[in-house]
Amino acid sequence: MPPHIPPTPPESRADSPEDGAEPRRRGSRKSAGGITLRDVAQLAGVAPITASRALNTPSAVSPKVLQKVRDAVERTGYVPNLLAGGLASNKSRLVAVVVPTVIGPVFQEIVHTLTETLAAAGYQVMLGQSGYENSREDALLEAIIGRRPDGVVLTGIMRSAEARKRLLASGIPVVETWDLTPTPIDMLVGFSHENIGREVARYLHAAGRKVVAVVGGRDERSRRRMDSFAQESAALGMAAGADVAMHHVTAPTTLGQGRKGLADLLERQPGIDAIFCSSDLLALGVMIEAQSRGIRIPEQLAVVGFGDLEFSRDLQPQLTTVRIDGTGIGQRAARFIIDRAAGIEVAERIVDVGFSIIRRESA
Amino acid sequence: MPPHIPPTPPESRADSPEDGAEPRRRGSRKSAGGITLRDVAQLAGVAPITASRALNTPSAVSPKVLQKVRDAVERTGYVPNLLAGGLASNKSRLVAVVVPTVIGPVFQEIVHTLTETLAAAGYQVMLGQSGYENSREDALLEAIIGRRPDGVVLTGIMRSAEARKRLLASGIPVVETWDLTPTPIDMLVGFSHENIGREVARYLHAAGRKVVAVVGGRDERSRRRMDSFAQESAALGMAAGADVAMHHVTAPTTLGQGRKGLADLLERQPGIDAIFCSSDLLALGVMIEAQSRGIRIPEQLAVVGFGDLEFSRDLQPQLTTVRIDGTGIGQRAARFIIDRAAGIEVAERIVDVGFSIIRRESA
DNA sequence: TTGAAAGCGCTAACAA
DNA sequence: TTGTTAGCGCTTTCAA
Repeated sequence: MPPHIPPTPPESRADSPEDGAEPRRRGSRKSAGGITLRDVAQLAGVAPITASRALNTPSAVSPKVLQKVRDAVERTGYVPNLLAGGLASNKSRLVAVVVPTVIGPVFQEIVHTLTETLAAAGYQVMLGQSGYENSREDALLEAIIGRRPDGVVLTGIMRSAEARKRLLASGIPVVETWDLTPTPIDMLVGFSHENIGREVARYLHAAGRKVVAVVGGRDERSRRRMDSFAQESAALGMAAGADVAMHHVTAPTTLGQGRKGLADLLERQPGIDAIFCSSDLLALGVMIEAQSRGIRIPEQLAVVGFGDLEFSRDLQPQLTTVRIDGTGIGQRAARFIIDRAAGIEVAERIVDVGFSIIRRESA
Repeated sequence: MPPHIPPTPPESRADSPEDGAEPRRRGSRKSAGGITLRDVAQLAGVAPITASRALNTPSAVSPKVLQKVRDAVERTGYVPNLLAGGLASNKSRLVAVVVPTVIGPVFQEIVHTLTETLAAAGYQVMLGQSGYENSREDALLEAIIGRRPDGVVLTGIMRSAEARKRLLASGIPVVETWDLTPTPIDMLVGFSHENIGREVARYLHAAGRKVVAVVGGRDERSRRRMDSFAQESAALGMAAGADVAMHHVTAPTTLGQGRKGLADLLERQPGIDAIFCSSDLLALGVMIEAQSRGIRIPEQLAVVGFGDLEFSRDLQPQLTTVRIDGTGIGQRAARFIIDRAAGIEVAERIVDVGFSIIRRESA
């Protein structure tokens, strides 16, 4: 249905469908029929650019004009076409957010925060899923670059060097998150997976644990946590340190895998008294399996998770886990992009948000 | 940094920054500096429109031209500007997906499926969060309509009638999901919350339960499930049917609320032998609380969840719950929008995907 | 099958 | 403070 502008004769629209009298010029074409800035300007009795200023930089326009334009917008129900605006201004106000998958609790907090924070600043989030396995990363990249976003937030990995190079070449501001790499593409908000593994090992050692093991996802970051955990465990002289069972499950991790993980582990290495899991869901699985076998936590078995999911504090026993401040990461990342768009260059492009071990009952 | 086109003299670019000799015409402006279709066309020795056809409708050009254009794309690393394309063609290949929040497991599956399915068809997902509480729905709507998406998928609620009206007026295809309303804005893929409440009551009645209660979120849909559960319970003569404890927690629901819910319930109504929870997370909380009180499930207390989260089958005991096919909903919704964009009109705009009660150990 | 012209709806640049 | 002009990069329309 065509839009309805209350009391204004659309007589002077150059290509208004009404003037079928004149022969159509070669190459001319009809508009989609929506209300445009031009309609608003006409109704307000100003030039289009003035209407544009009234909407985008109200301070640059007289109060009188501002009022007239706002009235016209109100009456017509005009909604600016951001595609056109983006094309003309070379600012899309769109930010691409890439996660391996939106399923699973891991990246929820960051996606939520980014969407909310950016929306408050007038940006929209375009969601991309890279998948954990090798997939068409190049197709995703093409789709992203094609939209000319004002920023890209990468959570999880951009695997191919080719993809990283193209992203860099595109000139789009990039924020990598969830890791600390020495050579980021552009900006970085993350934390050290190695440090986490090390600190958890020390924590368990200080708690007097002797035989440690891990139940971990097989994605690269999980593996790095696990490797450094194993290394530090060995260095501290914890038994089977060099022999820590790497129990690789596919990402994203599940409770069921945690149950199975503990079962397998106990079969191979009955003396285990501490387990570091690569997610809280795995940890919950370990706890349930232990419970069903009559193994007492933490007396006989200490369990440490990763992620500090919202439910972890309410488990029985409460889960000791590693907390990552996803909200903080999201806010920093958003700030990076908003600042860059505003022409503000920050001195430090790498932020380490760290982590904390939340000490509860399970370890 | 300016883009680098290997061996092609950019002599004839109208506004090339190089020709600073001529005085700048009034109103002329510099391009963003990226590689455009025009550059590709020039390199391939064809007109821009021909290059455009080679990329969008390869069958409409000769194999020779196709090859030349593809070579040129390859050499330049050209990525089409979808903002410009969208403006010209009035097709944005963007779909807005609105959920109350991306936090919490409820809408993950549908967001995941939509993102993936639509990406495969060449569409990108723009994410919007409406929030559970009354919020700036109009601002969100403005942001959505401003992008001129080829479709909007609404999950959860569009509360204000004003918002619904504007969406309708915008002419954008709309798919509402997660509910069955008699008068959808446009298209609808959902299920009946009332039926779920009723069927769960019957299920528990058939299982010989006598005193039922609910632990439920306070969002509108949860309440509808709970209300019809209460009604049917009463009709079937289950004790306290008319007196079912409505235990309203704020959405999204949490495990902790489930624990507290059971605790409160037992205080008020000790004889309860069955509980219907409005989410699996609440159900898990109820189970943990029961466990910590030595209440045996299902012998003393039957528990039914909602959502069939991935972990529910691995709990101890396995959770009986209501399954909603989020993937199916996502696929149908995507299909609706893709078809509409292709001009295919479906006869039936309302799809009821139903639900199923997954019978496991807890009830 | 290819191309010339025009224009999608908006804003940058310049001028008054 | 307001307006004129041109053009963002692409695709539609029409013609050859």
